[in-house]
Amino acid sequence: VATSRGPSIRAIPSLSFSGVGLVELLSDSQREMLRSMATMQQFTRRSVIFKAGAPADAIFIIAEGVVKSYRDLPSGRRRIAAFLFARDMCGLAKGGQYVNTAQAITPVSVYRLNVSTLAEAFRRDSELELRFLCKVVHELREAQHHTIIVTHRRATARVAMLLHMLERGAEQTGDAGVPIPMTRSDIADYLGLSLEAVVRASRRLERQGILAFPDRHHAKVLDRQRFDALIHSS
Amino acid sequence: VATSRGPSIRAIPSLSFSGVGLVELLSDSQREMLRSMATMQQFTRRSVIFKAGAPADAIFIIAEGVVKSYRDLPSGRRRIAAFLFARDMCGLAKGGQYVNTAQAITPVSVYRLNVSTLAEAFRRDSELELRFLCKVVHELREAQHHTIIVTHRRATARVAMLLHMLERGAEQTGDAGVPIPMTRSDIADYLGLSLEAVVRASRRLERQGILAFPDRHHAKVLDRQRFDALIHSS
DNA sequence: CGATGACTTGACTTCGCTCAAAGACAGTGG
DNA sequence: CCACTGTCTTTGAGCGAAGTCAAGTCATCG
Repeated sequence: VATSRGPSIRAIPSLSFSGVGLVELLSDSQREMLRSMATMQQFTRRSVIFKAGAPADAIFIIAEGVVKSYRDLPSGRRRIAAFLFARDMCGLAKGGQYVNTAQAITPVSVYRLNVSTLAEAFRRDSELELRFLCKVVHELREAQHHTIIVTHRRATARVAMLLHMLERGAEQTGDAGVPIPMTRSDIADYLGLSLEAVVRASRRLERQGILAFPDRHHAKVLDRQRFDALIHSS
Repeated sequence: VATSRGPSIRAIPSLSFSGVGLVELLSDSQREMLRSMATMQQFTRRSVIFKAGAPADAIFIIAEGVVKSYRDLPSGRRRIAAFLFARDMCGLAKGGQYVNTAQAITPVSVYRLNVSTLAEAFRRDSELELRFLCKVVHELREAQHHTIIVTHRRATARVAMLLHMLERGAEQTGDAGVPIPMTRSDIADYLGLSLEAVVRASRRLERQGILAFPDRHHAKVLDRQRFDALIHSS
């Protein structure tokens, strides 16, 4: 598979005027170089990749699996900042510490890159650095989009937007529809809703014939028109 | 003043273990170099610096003044992604187009940096590129924080958090308290509230003796204890 | 097959939104 | 200097949607 050639990161470039879709940012030789610098790690479902507050000595590139990046607030609430998939990066730091906790939702394998080694590589290859800059800019746009999603009042619209994200990120859509790897509770923490509100919104979308949930971990779009209307109703 | 030495950008570094506060990212020689590459521009209150969707041929570093970066949604609602101050950067792009509109809230002066010129400079000076990477990472953290703010249910807490941001960013606090350069409506668009909710929350904070609003564009913290409690109640 | 975690549903409360109207402020031109 | 005018702000009343609490049901795994 693609991962055998080394770490891969994907983003929509800020500048390139040709093609606005997701593209591979790294050249084959850059991936080869990064692979030689990286160590691979495996994580089982639910295991923590790094904890908020721990010394941030590495960044991670996901080779396989799904990860949630979250912060637990003093109130006991949990806010999920992002769901991360293969070819995404994680390990956002501030003053030498991770700001979020990263936890595996499915079995996960990652490339672990030591930050000082990476900084050294940037010094030698400014083109490589530009690719990472591009990826971070991409994540910044995603974070702004996340803010727009959670400021939407209607729970149905928020749920639809999440499913839209999953649909776009999915490698392939099976006959059962889009896979939903995370729990309803995770979705609630991501969308800034209560668990019950997520359930009720899902049911409403189903009742309205816009979506079907064949099982808890799959969703299928039945009425594309109204689905898109919800997403762009922001 | 500081601006006479050329553009300046400020951020909390991701990695440096010493000092977690905002620091100047650019060396004097880097600022000098950027100044030679940049053109200065002035904008009056309310004028648009760039429009969402326009070709993104430059990024901007704010020398003086306050800017709002926003997106108008199909519903007619406006979402402000960020308020930007002196030493902040703007000009986030996707596929060669600006994703947000930037508009001056006060009289503003900016350094305009052509992106291809800047990319060229990155190729020659990978250390400079690292500083910009650091700034973008900083903005990413800010965007995540913004998401946390807007997912808080209580309007009073959201307003308190905005005032906290203004307080931290303020150059100096006058005797009237923290300056609030933007309108209530801007605050509402940033916090994901209605204009009325912002007003009512402000009044409630005033009635509870936590804050005072000597005039519409200043706020003073009266009860620091309860103010901090609100902010960390997330 | 029992236990644990995930999900679903209902009843009630709360908070912010909408609509509507009035009050304060700043810049402009007489 | 002051009235004028549009913008910005404040306040009120009623409604609706999500939150909370509580009581289940489903499924997954030992």
